[in-house]
Amino acid sequence: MFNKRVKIKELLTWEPKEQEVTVMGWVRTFRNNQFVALNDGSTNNNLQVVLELGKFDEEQLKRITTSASLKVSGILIPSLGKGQKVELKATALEILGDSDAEKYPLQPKKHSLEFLREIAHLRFRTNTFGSVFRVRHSLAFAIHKFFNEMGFVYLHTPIITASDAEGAGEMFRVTTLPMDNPPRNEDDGSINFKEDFFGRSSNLTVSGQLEGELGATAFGEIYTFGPTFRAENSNTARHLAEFWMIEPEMAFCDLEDNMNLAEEFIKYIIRYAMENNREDLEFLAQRLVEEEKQLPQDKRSEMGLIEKLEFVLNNNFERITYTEAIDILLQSPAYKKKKFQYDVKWGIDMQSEHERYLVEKHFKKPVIVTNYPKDIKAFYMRQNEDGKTVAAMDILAPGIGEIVGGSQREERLEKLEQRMSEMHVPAEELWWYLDTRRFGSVPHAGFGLGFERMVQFVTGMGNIRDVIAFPRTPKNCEF
RNA sequence: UCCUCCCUAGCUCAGUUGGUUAGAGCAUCUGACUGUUAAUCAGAGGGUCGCUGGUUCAAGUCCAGCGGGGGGAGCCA
Repeated sequence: MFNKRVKIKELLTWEPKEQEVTVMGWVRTFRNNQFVALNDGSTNNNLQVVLELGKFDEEQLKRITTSASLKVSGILIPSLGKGQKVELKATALEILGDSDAEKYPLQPKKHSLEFLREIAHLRFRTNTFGSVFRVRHSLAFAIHKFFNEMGFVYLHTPIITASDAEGAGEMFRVTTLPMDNPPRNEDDGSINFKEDFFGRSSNLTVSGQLEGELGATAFGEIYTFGPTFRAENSNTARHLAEFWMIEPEMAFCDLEDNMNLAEEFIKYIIRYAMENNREDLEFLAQRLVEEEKQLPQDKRSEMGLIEKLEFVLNNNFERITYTEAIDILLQSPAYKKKKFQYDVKWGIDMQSEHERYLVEKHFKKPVIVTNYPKDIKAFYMRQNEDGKTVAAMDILAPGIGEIVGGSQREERLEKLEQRMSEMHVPAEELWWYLDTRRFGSVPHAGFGLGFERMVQFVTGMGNIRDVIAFPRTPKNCEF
């Protein structure tokens, strides 16, 4: 009868009136041979279970160790001690699973995030990761809620793709060919992919956008939300080889609409987390304060986590063009004092230091930069009338960097084909993509939002590996 | 991939100009105590000093290579 258990999160809201209840969870600490702090993952707050002296078998009490799993029945009473409102006076105790204290790696003490990363299979049982992953869940749920309310269709774009023309990065190959002795073409000795599973070379997707556009030009509005794979050798706190991305795509939509939607979307999901995960966010805010105590004053965040999120909700994102951004950088004290490592001039792909200056020093809030030079952006972005720029927009967030990359798409067939040819994108492979421009083409736009970066922004976690359950990075595929 | 720093007990970290038996706090175990809040008090156990090689009478300490990790950069979301 496991389903009769009461979740601790709910129980803690009850008025104690000697209700008989059953709870199940994992031991966080066992104090004084009498008090069990029990956690079931529904909240960071533990339920204090009281085992009255002499009422329980000594041998059984010895088995109550950190992370042992318990089933406890008892009556809910007002706590006799300080520190909690209610407690459960146990009448029956069952140990569901023992936990060898000498071998269990988590202790009731502070652990480094690096250590916890090495035991990612157990780190959900800590307060920090409990909070992070409950918030992550809420953000994911809010994303579906938002788009559903907006009338978008959730489109599952493929994970495996034969097109390597998207140019979004290095790809993981998908194959069933034997690696030690693949079939080869007789003429040049190259691998014969005609014998591979799909009869052609195939990879894991780096973006669902191109397929997303196919959906948008039928349903009007679609979004994707799925895993994305990049085989880049990136070793940073904001890159993963496997990450989740949200990619809405809207027909009858220009760059302005696109920006409006992105801003509204981001605020919506943050607001949802603020309303539904207040305790977790407060815990994470406190965690951040503690972590930053080790930093020198000038390296600490100016705003607390909650403050920062409220600030984002209550203020419009700054909107500037790329050209204006470059002007701001050129006028900046940092530039004049030669503080930038990389030079600034129109046409450059802005470096992190430039983006950080704009977002963290100059505007101190999220910034949407639009109309980038066409030479530093993808082939599918709509060419502006000036002949130099494209209708792109990136949203830069304080502390995270680029959180959204999007654009109005080039809907004019000739312009698109011309750009593909200039950038050596094989048009024949993307015949299906070009068909949307051949048959009822419409102005449309969309963007991609890195889910983990969003989770980082909301939780204040500094390393992207700590906001995904089992991070995949170069040289790391454990669990 | 580049730059830089780090790797000593289960965890977090000391370890002096190279020198005898490598330490502390927490955790664990044993005992005491029993309305505790990361309980407290007393005691005990616990180490291939990341790996391989080198220099030296002597290496945790110096040198080289390799592996793993952190921070920064590039690529990007």
